[in-house]
Amino acid sequence: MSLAPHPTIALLQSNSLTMVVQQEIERAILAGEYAPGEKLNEAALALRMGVSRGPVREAFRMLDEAGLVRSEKNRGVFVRDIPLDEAIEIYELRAAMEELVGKHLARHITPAQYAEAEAMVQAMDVAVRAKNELAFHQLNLGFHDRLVEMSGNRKLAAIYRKLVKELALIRRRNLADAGVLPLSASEHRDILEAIASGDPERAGRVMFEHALDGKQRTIHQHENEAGPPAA
Amino acid sequence: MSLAPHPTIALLQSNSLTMVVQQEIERAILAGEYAPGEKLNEAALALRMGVSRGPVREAFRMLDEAGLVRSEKNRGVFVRDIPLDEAIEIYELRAAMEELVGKHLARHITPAQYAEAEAMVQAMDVAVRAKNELAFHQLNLGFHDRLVEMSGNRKLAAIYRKLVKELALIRRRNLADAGVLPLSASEHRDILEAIASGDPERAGRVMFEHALDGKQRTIHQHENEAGPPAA
DNA sequence: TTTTTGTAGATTGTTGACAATTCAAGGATG
DNA sequence: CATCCTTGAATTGTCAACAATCTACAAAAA
Repeated sequence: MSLAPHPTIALLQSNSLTMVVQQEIERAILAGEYAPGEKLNEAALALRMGVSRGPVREAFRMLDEAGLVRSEKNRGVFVRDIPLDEAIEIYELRAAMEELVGKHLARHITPAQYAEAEAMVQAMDVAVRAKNELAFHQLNLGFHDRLVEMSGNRKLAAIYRKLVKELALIRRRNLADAGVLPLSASEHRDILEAIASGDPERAGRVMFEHALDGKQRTIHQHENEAGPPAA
Repeated sequence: MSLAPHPTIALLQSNSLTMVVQQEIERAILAGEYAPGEKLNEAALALRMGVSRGPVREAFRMLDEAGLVRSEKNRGVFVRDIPLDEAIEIYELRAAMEELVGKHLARHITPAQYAEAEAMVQAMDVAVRAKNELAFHQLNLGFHDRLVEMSGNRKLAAIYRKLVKELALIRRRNLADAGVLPLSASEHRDILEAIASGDPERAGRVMFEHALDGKQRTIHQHENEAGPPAA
């Protein structure tokens, strides 16, 4: 008998319907299939997924607590539309967390971990040269996620991922211009260098600054959207 | 017509039953009425609160996402019993957040805010002299919560509060010995001084170190619980 | 004795129905 | 013409019943 059950069985052991529904709705939201502010209809979702409204409601409560939707009594749940000031706060908090990660990695990264990170940066270089924005985006997320994971603090990693999910609600159109890709890629090499230097302050600073890039892009994007309408 | 509705009305406008149930269960857990690891019975809770199982289940999903309970399919939900290694991770993360807060306050605290913090420290001194541990504990929580709130980053404050709630699951017996009260109180004065000095590094360091006290207490407590059984 | 098997009771998972509320459209009223 | 009701459909909130699963205990087999 195997200690680790068959993967399919393990899947079915996770909290059946509610979990499946929760993950599916979350996926759809993060994929942009529902726009921020859009209303999610209980009955419609239940019908589409072939379940009753109970599990859908339970999934809603989870997504609410996770900050991906907001519910109003007797009115329904809506995909969260994160206001600019909150987005800025999230970006700054994420930057502080990445600074922490940088400090840690400068001291404690292992050769194997460093090699892994280096491989990811090289993969991003390939994506840049191929002008493949989507691939770069995915690799970029994976790179930072992995670095955070390497910090060894699982609670930090868990919260970091929650923040990234919330930011996904705004960041979708941020990287529309491929012009920033080479810059971002070179910054990743700077991060590796700073970590390799073993200087915690430097590694922390580099990661902090890099993390704030997204904040600046969001602010500029917001200005460009809010300004022109006067024309 | 008043812009801010009557508090009672505002309460009823929040997601009725599910919210009430969620808050009541959370209160009970944080108050220690349910021990970590203890099973929460759906039907029993529903009966005790005079509602059906639906709202209780929805509340369970919220508490699960918040990290206060854990659910096992077809087995029920249990008050989370946070393992030592995770507790340490939470303490370290909280410390990093408080360091961030200290850095910010050293630069940006207003005279009014400083006066408010000072008043809270003085209230704690009173509690120490009166050897009122419970009052000190409450004031201590309020002091740190307020400082975090003063950082201006609401997302940071929200996550900080979640971490504090999780820690409440372990910290309950931590401050059993009143001997540490005077020490803790003097550290609070150090924090104020460091903030007043306007030196971000110093203020951050002082708050960081102070925040790690709880971690050390938890580790020692764990050693004392795990060691003796051999006798 | 130890292990296995098989029930009976309790508990959770899921569903469909009913009650309460909101929303939009149409009509009455000034 | 604008504003205020009224009314009915659509949607959410809540509940109670049924189905599936687990748990504990007793009987049977090794």
